[in-house]
Amino acid sequence: MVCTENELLEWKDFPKGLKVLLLDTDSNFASQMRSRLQQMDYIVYTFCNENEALSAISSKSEVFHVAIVEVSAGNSDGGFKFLESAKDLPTIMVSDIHSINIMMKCIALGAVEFLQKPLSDDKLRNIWQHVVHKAFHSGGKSVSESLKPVKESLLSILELQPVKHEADNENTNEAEPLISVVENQKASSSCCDKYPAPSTPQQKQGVRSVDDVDYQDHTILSNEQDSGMHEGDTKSVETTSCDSVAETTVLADSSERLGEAITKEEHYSAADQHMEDPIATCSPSNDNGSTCSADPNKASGLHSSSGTKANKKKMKVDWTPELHKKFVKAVEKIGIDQAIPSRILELMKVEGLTRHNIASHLQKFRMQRKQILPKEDERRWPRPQPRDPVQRTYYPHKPVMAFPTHHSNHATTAGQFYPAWIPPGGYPNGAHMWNSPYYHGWQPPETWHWNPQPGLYADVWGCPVTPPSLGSCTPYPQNASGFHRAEGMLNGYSIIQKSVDLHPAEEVIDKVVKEAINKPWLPLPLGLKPPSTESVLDALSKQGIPAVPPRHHRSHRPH
DNA sequence: CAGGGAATAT
DNA sequence: AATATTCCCT
Repeated sequence: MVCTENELLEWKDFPKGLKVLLLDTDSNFASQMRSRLQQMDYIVYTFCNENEALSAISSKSEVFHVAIVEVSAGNSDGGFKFLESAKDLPTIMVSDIHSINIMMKCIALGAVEFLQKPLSDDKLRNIWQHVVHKAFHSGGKSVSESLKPVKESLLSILELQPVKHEADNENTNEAEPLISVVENQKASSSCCDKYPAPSTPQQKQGVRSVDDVDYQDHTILSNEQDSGMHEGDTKSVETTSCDSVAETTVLADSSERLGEAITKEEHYSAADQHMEDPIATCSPSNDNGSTCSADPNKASGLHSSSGTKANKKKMKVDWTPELHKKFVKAVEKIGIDQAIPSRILELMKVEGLTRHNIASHLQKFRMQRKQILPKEDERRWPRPQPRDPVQRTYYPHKPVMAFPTHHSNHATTAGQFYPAWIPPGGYPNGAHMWNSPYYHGWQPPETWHWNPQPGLYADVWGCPVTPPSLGSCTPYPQNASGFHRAEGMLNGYSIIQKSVDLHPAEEVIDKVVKEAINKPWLPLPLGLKPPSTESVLDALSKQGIPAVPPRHHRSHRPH
């Protein structure tokens, strides 16, 4: 960065003294600009040669806050090179060329703005805004987020352009996290519409990132596009199709949709499409936007646009973390064993969602549970000697569900009790965790001890002592602790915290856990019952572990 | 027929 | 893998 947030905050008379790098091959125009900028109290450094400008910024001999680069018909390439190289410098492209292609290319390559000549004083005077923006937003992290909408709107514009009408729509229907819907692939255009839904590209990074890709070559003009697909395939969607209302936001996959849209005219779109990939690329692998998804936050947003209408076709519901949370909440309210689609639907109150959507989701949800819980139970009670047969019932009282009951103090967000359902978006890496909570991302055993909640230990304890190596099973049960942890981190709740010190027996527990881990073949005599500290200690003592083990040496189990 | 669920299809 | 659709049963 050229200018940090703090610097700006301390900068008095802010825009004054801002250092502007002016790159313009036209010396006349350059000098004119220079004087104008200087009158505005900017400090101007003029360059007529791109390379010079580049070396100036790379050498860091001077610090610039913002760059104004001219793109002319004759040297359009030049400016781009600069643009691509000066990633950290907010760069404003100026041109008298009225070409949307050029304009887009500039923006795609990272220009903060594209100004058409002639430049009014106002425009010029306001260039500082980009510096501020950059300074406050360059942090990096949120970039992807902010770009998304940008890109989206760009796409919308591109699509709509031909028509000229603005994309206002924005549905908006919901205030909350709604569902984002993705148009189904098959859908198509047949009937109405000409403009496919806009898309929501899922890109994750900043525009500048584009650099990696070499747009110069293909960028905009190339369209050709893939063509391969669509042609006839467009199958019309049944029913409704056209009308539709967009109640839910519709997100399209840029790729497909664009493709269709483009079909003929639009180079823009094509271009865009090309740009898209690189940018959006989430996974090296390729296409399929679905994979990328990711940001939980945005997910909810969905603004989308969609615009324009028309497509209601079948949309795919995107179960964002938020949406899933609602779902879980509803299920919890109803009771997992009595949860049925229609009721869940009611409780969720999410516009656009259908019973079918929920049924489908519910199916998946149940499957997850079935797969995970039983397995754990097996591990926990390898032999049929349950001290507490009553509690063996899998369903209704699975630990998962039971949790809230036993440890109401924690019971708060429903989601917390469904370990297997940590919303995908919650993971930074974007990995989907439908079923993998235990297999991946879980915390290493070493961290178990941090959990101060006595009650929570129950699961930890009860959980299979079998080490991961044994396979299949997940060594870490859906214990609330792990889950909470995850959730807590994700949502910022500090659910389980580090209040470790609260518990006197921490050491003991820690020790035992380690023991269990080291000796998986020795099942701990703990049932699932919500173990109280006493019971835990008691159990331990039966195993020969001193209630309050000396901290210096590890206890042994006589056996 | 409506709705739930599991099996399939995409 | 995640959703949507379809099929079958109550």
